[in-house]
Amino acid sequence: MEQQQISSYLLKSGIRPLQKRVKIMSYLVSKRNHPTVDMIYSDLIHEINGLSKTTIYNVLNLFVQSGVTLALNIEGNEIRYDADTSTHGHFKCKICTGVIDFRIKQEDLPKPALDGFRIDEHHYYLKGVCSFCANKIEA
Amino acid sequence: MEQQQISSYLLKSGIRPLQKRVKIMSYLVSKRNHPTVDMIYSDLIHEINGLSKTTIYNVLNLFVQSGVTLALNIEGNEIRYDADTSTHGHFKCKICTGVIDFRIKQEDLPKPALDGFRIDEHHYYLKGVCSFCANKIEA
DNA sequence: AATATAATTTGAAATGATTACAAAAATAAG
DNA sequence: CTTATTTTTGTAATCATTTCAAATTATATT
Repeated sequence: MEQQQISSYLLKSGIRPLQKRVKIMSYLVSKRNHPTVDMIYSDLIHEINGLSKTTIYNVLNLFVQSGVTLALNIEGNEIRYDADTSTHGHFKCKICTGVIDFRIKQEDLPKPALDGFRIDEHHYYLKGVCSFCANKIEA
Repeated sequence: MEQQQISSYLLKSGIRPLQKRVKIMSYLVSKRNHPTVDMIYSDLIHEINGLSKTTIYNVLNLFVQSGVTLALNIEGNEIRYDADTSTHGHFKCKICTGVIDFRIKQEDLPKPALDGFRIDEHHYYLKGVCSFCANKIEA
């Protein structure tokens, strides 16, 4: 997706498409790597002169509040971010620490009987060992 | 469950049933409140003389590694613990911050096609507003 | 274009949860 | 009872995130 498309997407979502916001969203959309703030910082610091980590926190919090980004809490001490807000699950590998998406349909998720509850977010996480790391262990 | 039963349960799981371990497991099993370390600490400090927070971390990490307790990562900055290791989901209320269980059958969880992956843990979290808090907002 | 106003970014310090580590205490074994 | 091993403790370190005030940048108005 090009910067222009990102800009109009942000605008449509009620977010002023400032330069750094566009760059950060662009990073999330193109990399699709469920990054931590540190990962974003170390990748974008080369590209954006004088970028601050606080800015990344600010922008991501804005994105999450505006609903254009999901905050993933898979492992206790880190938040990962995902610009794909469609229904899908996440698998985290214990060995390589990578997070990958898997498709699930909204209607396939079990609907518990929670009368009178308002449900805003669904999170379905799996943890284990990915096929790549499993093969390495075998060998 | 009584201390005696807790002891033999821990023993069976390969954990020496030392006094503090039994008390902490007993707390988890009886309260079922998905506590943070702080919650456990402030509740048990009255009961166990000279209890240290580090001990709670130690014991809980042991419990998780031995598979008798689940570590829940629902919200980014806190880990909650659950001694119910059977398949079930969790709902966290944004307002009162409480976590409640809901029953789901293992076979109702969607099984993604992740060929060659070893899946160890399933986590299904919902977030929103519980019925109690929803009512208060209405009023 | 110049100025005023508002929004954003920065960086340093504060916070909060968790871990590391070495000394002290408790437990088990000889 | 003595020694070896395991567990607990408390302090300090670490790591992610937030707070906050000052500096910068963007927007609106003249």
